[in-house]
Amino acid sequence: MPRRSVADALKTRESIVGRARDVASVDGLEGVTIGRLAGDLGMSKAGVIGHFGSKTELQLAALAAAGEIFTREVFGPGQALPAGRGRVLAICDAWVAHVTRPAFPGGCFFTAASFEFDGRPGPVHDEIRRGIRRWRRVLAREIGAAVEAGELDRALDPEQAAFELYAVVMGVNQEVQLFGDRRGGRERGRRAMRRVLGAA
Amino acid sequence: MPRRSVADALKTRESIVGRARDVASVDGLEGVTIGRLAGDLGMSKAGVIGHFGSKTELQLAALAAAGEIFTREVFGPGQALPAGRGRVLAICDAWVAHVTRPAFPGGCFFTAASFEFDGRPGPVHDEIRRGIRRWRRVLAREIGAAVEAGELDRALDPEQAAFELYAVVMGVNQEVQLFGDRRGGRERGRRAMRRVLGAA
DNA sequence: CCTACCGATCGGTAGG
DNA sequence: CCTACCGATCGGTAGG
Repeated sequence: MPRRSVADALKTRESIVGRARDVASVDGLEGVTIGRLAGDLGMSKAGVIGHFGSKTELQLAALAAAGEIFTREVFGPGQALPAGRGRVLAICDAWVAHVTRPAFPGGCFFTAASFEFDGRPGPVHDEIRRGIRRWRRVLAREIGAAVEAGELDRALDPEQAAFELYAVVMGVNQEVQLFGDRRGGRERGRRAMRRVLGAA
Repeated sequence: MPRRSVADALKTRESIVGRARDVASVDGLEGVTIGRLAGDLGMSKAGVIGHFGSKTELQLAALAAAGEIFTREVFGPGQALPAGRGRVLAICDAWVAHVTRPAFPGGCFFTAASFEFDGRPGPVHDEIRRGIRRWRRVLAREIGAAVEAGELDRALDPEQAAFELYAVVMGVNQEVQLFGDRRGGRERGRRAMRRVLGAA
């Protein structure tokens, strides 16, 4: 019998990814250093990096983990509602709640990652870009469905509106993270989003 | 006679600050390492850091230099116009032009710095926060003046509008830097800003 | 999963 | 403004 089962190894791997995701949300994906994770988790550096092979692979794993949380928390709740205005507003509210929640110390993972990696080519950059583009498309599609259903102003351009909603979230993020104003961020964000959608 | 005059030393200092500002706009303020600047400028590390004493002081100098450029390029042009709607729109257009200009490889310095330092306490964080807050106040004041003059909708809340304009610029920055779409960013940005101001 | 190690780079200093 | 150096940390590897 091996000293560690496959299941144990997987659990260790998940604890590393979880910690990497949390560290990255505060200090950025470059703040995820192998030595720091090892110290935080009481492991050796070799034990940490052995699960991934390279720091880049570790960053990609943290990115994927953050993406799963985002999808579940922001996109998920609206799926209980039929496509249309109600679902779009549910997504917006869940999104603002996500970036203003008290237990999310570092703010929006993808927004921070976007600014951190926008000038650095490589697989992490590409994956961030892909994730954000995918989300913008989902948003535009949901907005388009609501317009089609006659539940949002027909003059609304879904892609422009998706762009503007994402911009608002970046503003909310700054309000929370830089200025420490969670309530102000939430209120300004919700107000701005409703104005974007013409749904005040 | 000293080998280097005071004027020469000042010129050297300015070349260091200029390079630091450019490096930071691409790779962030933490990308400004003493060794890298020394290599870029053909100097020794001691020669670089001697002008500032610490990396933090160098970062603050780069921040101040970026602030001067921002004020000149974004706030400056509008000052030729009387306070009011025209000046607000001039500021908005200059701002979008600033973050979408081809010769600004790293995008908006302050937006990137805001995300980079929002979780790191210290003098650099404080200075970024102060600079952004000041700009938000200037924006709100200009919008307020235009509302007072009856040139913008009286229902407009100047502080909310300033928040939203800043958010739009972050979106433009992402469009340019992450997606490489300068023209799309400019068009979406100008359109969004006019909608924020109710001045389509 | 560990110990022990590699070369490179970090911010910064001593001394000139 | 330089050379020469400091201790710390970086990502990563060898060998077990």
